Amino acid sequence: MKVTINDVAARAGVSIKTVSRVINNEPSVRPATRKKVQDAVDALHYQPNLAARNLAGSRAYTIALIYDNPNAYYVINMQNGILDACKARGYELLIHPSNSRSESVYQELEDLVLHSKVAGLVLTPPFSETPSVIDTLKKLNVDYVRIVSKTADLEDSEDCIQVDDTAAAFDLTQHLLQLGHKRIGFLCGGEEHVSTYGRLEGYRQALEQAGIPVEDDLVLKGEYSFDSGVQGAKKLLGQDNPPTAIFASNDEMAAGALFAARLMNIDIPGQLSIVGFEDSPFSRQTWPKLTTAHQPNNEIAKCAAALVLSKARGHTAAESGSASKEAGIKREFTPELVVRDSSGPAPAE
Amino acid sequence: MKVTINDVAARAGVSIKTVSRVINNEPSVRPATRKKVQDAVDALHYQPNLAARNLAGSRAYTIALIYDNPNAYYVINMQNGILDACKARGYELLIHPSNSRSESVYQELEDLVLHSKVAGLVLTPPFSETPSVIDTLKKLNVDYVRIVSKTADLEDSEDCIQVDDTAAAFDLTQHLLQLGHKRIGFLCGGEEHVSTYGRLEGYRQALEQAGIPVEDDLVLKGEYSFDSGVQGAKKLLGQDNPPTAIFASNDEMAAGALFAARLMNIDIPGQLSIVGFEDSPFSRQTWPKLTTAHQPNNEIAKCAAALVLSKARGHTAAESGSASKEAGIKREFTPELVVRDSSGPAPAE
DNA sequence: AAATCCGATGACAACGCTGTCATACTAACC
DNA sequence: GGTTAGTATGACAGCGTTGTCATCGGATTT
Repeated sequence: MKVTINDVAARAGVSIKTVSRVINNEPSVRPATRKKVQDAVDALHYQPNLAARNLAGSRAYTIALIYDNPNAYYVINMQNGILDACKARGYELLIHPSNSRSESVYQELEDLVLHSKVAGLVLTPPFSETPSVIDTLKKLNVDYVRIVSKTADLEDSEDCIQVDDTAAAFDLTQHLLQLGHKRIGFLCGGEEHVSTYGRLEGYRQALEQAGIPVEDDLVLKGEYSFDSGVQGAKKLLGQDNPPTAIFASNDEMAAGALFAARLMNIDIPGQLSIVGFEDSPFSRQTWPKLTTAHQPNNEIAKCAAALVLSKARGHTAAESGSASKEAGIKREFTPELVVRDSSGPAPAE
Repeated sequence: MKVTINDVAARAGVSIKTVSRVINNEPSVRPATRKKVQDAVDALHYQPNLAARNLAGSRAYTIALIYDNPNAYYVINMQNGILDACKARGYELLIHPSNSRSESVYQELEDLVLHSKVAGLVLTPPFSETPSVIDTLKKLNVDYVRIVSKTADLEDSEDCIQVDDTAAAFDLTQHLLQLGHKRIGFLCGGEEHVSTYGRLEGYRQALEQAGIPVEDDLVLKGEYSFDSGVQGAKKLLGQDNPPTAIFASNDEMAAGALFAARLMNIDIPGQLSIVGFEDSPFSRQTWPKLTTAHQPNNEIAKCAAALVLSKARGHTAAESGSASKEAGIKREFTPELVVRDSSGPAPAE
């Protein structure tokens, strides 16, 4: 029932070490031998014992996803993307929601790493953008991949996934501009997220290019939440000269803005256009459906996980090699504009 | 940096076995010794190595959550609940989304169990209600807790968490009845979920009690999804004599129904009342806010995890004991009616 | 006071694998 | 044909725990 490396070795007529070599894809095994072993593995449905591998190799076969995000869709997408990448390579995923405002993260990270529970980490904002967290990780000398907004600070040597919030926000804003909107309100996300600033910057650049000054009254602080969207929109729409369009920093906020507009009996998109950001499933379930920027979270996560795993593997093969000062791998994603029903021509004056 | 049991033993001046005894809460350790060890553990911030424990003890310190649910809020709530329970006891969680329609689950479950990756499993619908899955688990002789609809088949000896869908659906229907609705449409969830039948049963019972016949035309098959809600509501509302209220089997479907009503220019709750089920965060983000039944998924999951963990522990202490035919522990949850804005008095004829 | 028992503790093997190093083998060289 | 590089393989020692069993000492019994 329970197949171990010994069974495989016996069946293949080789030592367990050779079996180990084969399953770890190490060199120096004759093709014929490799095949014998592979056949035995297949026949017995052998799968290495994770715990034993961890213990013996001191490298883990598990990676962790660290996050602090109230957005269920976001998290699920990330998880599934990573899981995809893990499955392909026989790794497992430990999920690790944590509170970015509490100090406990450091302790938790140390625990994960020092007890060799994980071979690497995938970090999402805001952790991926918190210098003290990154420092801790560096000290612990563990592999990690940061998923960050493109504008975040990075060292050359770090691997990371960058999301170009600015470019996407630029497109979104330009879309509104092209519809004839001149007064566009902007609802900021949480200040602990770098994406908040990136998106704001895109908005600014688009206005600037159109020769429209950025009015402070139209840019409101907030958080990436539905409620914040409601509050922000109310405030914006209660002004003497309200905007004809609202750029909400994510879909949840946009849904909140929609809700507020509804409360105030404002027709969308007739009297007011609203755009979101992320293209979560939920942006297709509001009324009207949201115009937004599609952020491929699943892909992003898969890519991040693949990076972590390739690093983890690397240690065995290369390790000794170069002084680790090579440039890290960077991958960039730019969310794409998705036009739906919540944006329309600016109302006539 | 990396503290092992040896360090603790050295510091406490005892053997590693004694340290092991203390951290596993085994008897036969003098209080004085126990304290010495405990102090050393605290001083060194010792945490047992999971991999070593797994390997040596052949019992894992990880549990898995098995699910196949497109509802992100549901999944996240479950995860967080379980994580809470795990953290308190030093366990880790492996998440395991899977496809209930594919055959691969069996293989995956075997893998998880046979390689002692997990000490136990928490199953959510539809897996928790699929006989062949449960059989597999029994054969594998692994601890599991099923989260099921109360009407699902169970053996006495099984631990499980039951959700009384029927009672909650009854309450929800009665709420509509009391508002004067006589024609209430019912949108069923997926047929692979037992809860689908439980909820329908509650609806039936309430109508029956009110002396209103159940009309086949008003009960539509569907799935627990937004789109299914849209389709169902369209169909219902397109009838010659459309219902004045719609019972959607979950919040997502209800949101879909809301969307459909909106498309058809039907005022909610003026012309039509809609109720959902689950009270996901999302039910507060629709317009109008949904009347629904609050299902405490977080609590449910926490409870399920606690049960699994207590079983896992039990094996060490008791094991040899009784013939395992004791009655399993059952916990019951009944979702509670939450009245919001999507339900109102039936329109005058 | 000797015999008995039980609670407290430790020595040591085992868990299934990987890392290290030694050894056997093969091919290539002069 | 004998030597020299490799290249392929295996023996063996851990990795950090837990489980088993032996041992020690003090309390209880006779």
